[in-house]
Amino acid sequence: MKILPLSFYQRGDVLQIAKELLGKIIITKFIGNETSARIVEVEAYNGVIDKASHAYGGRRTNRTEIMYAAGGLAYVYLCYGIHHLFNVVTNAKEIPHAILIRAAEPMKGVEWMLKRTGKKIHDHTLTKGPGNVSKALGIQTIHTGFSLSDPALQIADDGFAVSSKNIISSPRIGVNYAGEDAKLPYRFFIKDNPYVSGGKVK
DNA sequence: CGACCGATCGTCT
DNA sequence: GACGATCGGTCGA
Repeated sequence: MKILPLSFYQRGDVLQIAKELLGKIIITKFIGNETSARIVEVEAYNGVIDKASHAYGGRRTNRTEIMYAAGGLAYVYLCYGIHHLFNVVTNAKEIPHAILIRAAEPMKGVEWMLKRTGKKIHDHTLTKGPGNVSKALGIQTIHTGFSLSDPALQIADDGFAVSSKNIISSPRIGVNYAGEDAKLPYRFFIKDNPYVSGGKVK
């Protein structure tokens, strides 16, 4: 088990980093408990030229400021007033790339995940979809700006390898407002994994 | 099944 | 004052 160094996130190719994140493990240690889950689905947001990105056109606000920091930080924001969506900031300072973690497969601390989500049983919906991943792992907007070198929130490599033929790409979900950019194949997921979210947008 | 709808609030206009 | 990088429940076929 090896914690990914900040240099992993600070490289330039957000699509490459997104693919490499598949199979890695998110570990959270908040208020004394540990939960972890293997990433099975991600989406890349390609900075200022990507209409689907919060930083499109160099847009810069209090909320999105964190995206302009050097890679390796968490960017968590509230969606629809209810869901906390967990992103990883990548690339160098002033280049606002980010990767949204959309689904994961529970490993440690399933009891905690059930408690946090209010679910009774562990099934494939526990960490399916970005809102559920954050909820199960206890990640909230207050964790925005946390460094992924912080012991409380890290991503690790346990040697699990995903072969390229098991990585599927598709358009991103829920970004119809992005026009042509909504069609870009910036979503990546592990083939046949039951935790991968379906998506309800045509 | 699929379509629809309500929840709920920070952020930006 | 409008609107989301969503989810889960309900309703009807």
